[in-house]
Amino acid sequence: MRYWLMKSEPGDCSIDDLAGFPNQTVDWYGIRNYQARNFMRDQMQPGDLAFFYHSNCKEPGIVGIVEISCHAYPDRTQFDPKHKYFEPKSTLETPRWVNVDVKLVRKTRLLNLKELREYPELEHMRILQRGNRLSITPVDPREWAFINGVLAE
DNA sequence: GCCAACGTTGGC
DNA sequence: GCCAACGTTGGC
Repeated sequence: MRYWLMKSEPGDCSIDDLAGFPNQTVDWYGIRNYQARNFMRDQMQPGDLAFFYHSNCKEPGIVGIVEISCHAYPDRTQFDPKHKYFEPKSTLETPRWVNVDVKLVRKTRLLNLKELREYPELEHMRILQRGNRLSITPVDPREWAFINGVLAE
């Protein structure tokens, strides 16, 4: 079992949007970065847990916990010529992009980026490294436990 | 296979 | 809205 952090722009899909979806589940489509794709395709398993992180917004930070609810499968948006995530190089036989589905476990308080940076225990988190842009990153089990401890205070 | 140009991300 | 950092593209 692995732990992850997944970024979402709240303008696209916020934690409250997710909470209102049927079955509180959403397909994580639109990932167009090979590293992030490979994490989903090669490493994510149903039952893995992830922090849901609001990015590119007024108050970036962790806002909830989600569960990976299925194995990776082809991203439907890559086949739709009218979609902004259309991928002309993909065919049904050789899809380039995949996604998993995630299901809300619970909302948390906002644990914002500034606070995350204050804990020495988290200084090696991928999300906190200079120049980090990857929208899906692994989280070390110790970091996962530490953050859960902070959220439980 | 190099690398300049370009596009995107995301905090501020 | 700015801009540093990074990923991708494509000519050579």
